[in-house]
Amino acid sequence: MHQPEHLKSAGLKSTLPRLKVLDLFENSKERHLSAEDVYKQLLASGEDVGLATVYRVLTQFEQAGLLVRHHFEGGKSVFELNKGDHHDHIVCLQCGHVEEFHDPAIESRQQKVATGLGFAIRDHSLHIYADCTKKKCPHKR
Amino acid sequence: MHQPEHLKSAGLKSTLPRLKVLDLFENSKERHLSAEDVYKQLLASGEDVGLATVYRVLTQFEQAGLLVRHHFEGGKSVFELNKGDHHDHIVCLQCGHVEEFHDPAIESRQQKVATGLGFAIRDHSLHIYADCTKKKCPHKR
DNA sequence: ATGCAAATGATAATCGTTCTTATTTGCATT
DNA sequence: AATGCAAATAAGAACGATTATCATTTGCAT
Ligand SMILES: [Mn+2]
Ligand SMILES: [Mn+2]
Ligand SMILES: [Zn+2]
Ligand SMILES: [Zn+2]
Repeated sequence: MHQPEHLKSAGLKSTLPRLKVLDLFENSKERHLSAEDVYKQLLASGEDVGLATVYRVLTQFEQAGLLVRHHFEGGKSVFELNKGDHHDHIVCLQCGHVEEFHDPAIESRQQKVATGLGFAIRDHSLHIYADCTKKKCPHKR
Repeated sequence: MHQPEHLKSAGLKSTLPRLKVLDLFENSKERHLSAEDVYKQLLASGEDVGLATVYRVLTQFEQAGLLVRHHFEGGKSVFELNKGDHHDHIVCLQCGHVEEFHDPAIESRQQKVATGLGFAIRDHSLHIYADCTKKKCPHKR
């Protein structure tokens, strides 16, 4: 299991549900998880946390900077560990797999555009929805 | 009021609620409207349509290509008339005003990135959330 | 004017998420 | 190690946006 210090240093007291959730993100196969994903995976591995707690903990982790929240299509929020970097996402329409990318040219053009319109960027989201061109979509879920 | 032909040519039978909704989009001050916006504006102008009908009609118009749907932060869908072009959005965090822009450099970089990763783009969304830099945010709601 | 498939509107149901509250837990202090 | 208490949890109710149900109405071809 995870070390309590990780949470303490984030200003959160080290509780069992929080450690379990953090652990899941560190060890999960998928980087991007919804509240429901987290809840079900914890149940599946025998750990039982309340769904409300999962929602609360995810929001707290987001505020503490441990997780980043994304709003892909489909309505539900998905979270991932905050690696400190910024990246955008390309979502495979066949299997839902999420690929990450970072393009400095895109980022700097955004700055140009926003500045030109008299805005100071606070945040942005770029989501590309696409089909995998490989013969068989390699990202089976 | 609007001409029934606009709907007929879109493969939709010309009904009163549909004409009212289409009319609202053609004449509304705001380009980007949520279902609730449409419902309330219709009620306010004396026209009474059921909320369920508004939702149904918006989805039908989207499928018919008359409207485009966007998912900004805040959960609810917003719609705008399909001008045939593609553009991205910058949302003012103070007042919620939505500004549109199109940057060919950004668009072509997206293609490059997606192709490089083995994807064929079907759709994308780029939302910039920003503060207006003018002394007083000019977009009062 | 008639008939009927299609559309509407009132309401119930659903989904993701947040709120409420009684109970439990982490942890600092004895 | 036992105590006390603020903070966190779990269960379920409540919520807001959206969709489904279904009896009634309407567009429109005959
Ligand atoms: Mn990511
Ligand atoms: Mn627009
Ligand atoms: Zn980016
Ligand atoms: Zn674009």
